[in-house]
Amino acid sequence: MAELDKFDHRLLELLQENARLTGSALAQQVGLSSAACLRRVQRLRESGVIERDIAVINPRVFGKRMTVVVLVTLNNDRPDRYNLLRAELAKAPEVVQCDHVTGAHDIVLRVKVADMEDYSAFVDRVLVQPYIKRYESLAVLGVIK
Amino acid sequence: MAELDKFDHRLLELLQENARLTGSALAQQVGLSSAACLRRVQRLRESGVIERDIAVINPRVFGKRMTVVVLVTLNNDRPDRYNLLRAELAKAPEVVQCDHVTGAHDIVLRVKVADMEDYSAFVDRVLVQPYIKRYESLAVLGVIK
DNA sequence: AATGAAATTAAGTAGCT
DNA sequence: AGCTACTTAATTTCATT
Repeated sequence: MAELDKFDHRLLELLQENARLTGSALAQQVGLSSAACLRRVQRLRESGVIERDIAVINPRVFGKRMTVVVLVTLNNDRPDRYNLLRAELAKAPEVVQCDHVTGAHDIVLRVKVADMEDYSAFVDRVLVQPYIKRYESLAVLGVIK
Repeated sequence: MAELDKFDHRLLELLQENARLTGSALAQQVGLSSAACLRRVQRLRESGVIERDIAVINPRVFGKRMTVVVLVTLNNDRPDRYNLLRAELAKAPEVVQCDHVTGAHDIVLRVKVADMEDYSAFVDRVLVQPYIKRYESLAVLGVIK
């Protein structure tokens, strides 16, 4: 990954907020020509600095109105199952984020579901298994950021 | 928010993965003309179904190589401070996600920093305050999803 | 090696059936 | 909705630093 100068950093800052800014809009804000900006952005994409561009969809649209953070504790006597579980969690559509963490818990999930019934079905299908010792569900009351 | 048919749902699915798909690329995959797709996407943006488009930047670029999930417990004797804290957390650049949750903890943060020193500075600046009773830091060892 | 200006190509928008 | 014409943006070319 090549070195990034202040122009690249500014472009990334702007596109991180709004990926639909046009070349001339970028040009105004970074002080280069439209062509120069777009050339840089193209390089940033090709080199993987910009990993991808995504549309942020209002979560209610898919009826996923409920978010739950789940703290998962594993049975440390079955380390062989870890990769299998990883794959299962990554595959589950309800799981929008999944981190392996240090501390008393092993995995933190962010789960989006329609309602409690939906969440309950997710728990039964994915979380209730011998390799998972314990899980703690924290329902998200409000997204602060 | 108007009703969405299966075409809209398909468009949203596609754009959620890759917001740079062109009209004709969308047309191929949903089975409508390019113009029809783009008209629909335009409506989806205007109506707020698509909230915004963002570039996903490789986190190493800004030197933020470390992710920490923080479980925050508040002092319930100072409810007046809650809105102030919300604002502080939303403003802190290290905080990339912040949820108000049910259960033993009150807030779950997702924090991105360069290193432990950086994290320590964040803790001192933002988390060490009378209104926060306790916080538990879970360092992210690996992102599964 | 990278820029800006200009020309080319492609994409998005609007009007009409 | 589709088709077509129009408009705007992105890409490439090229001369310049």
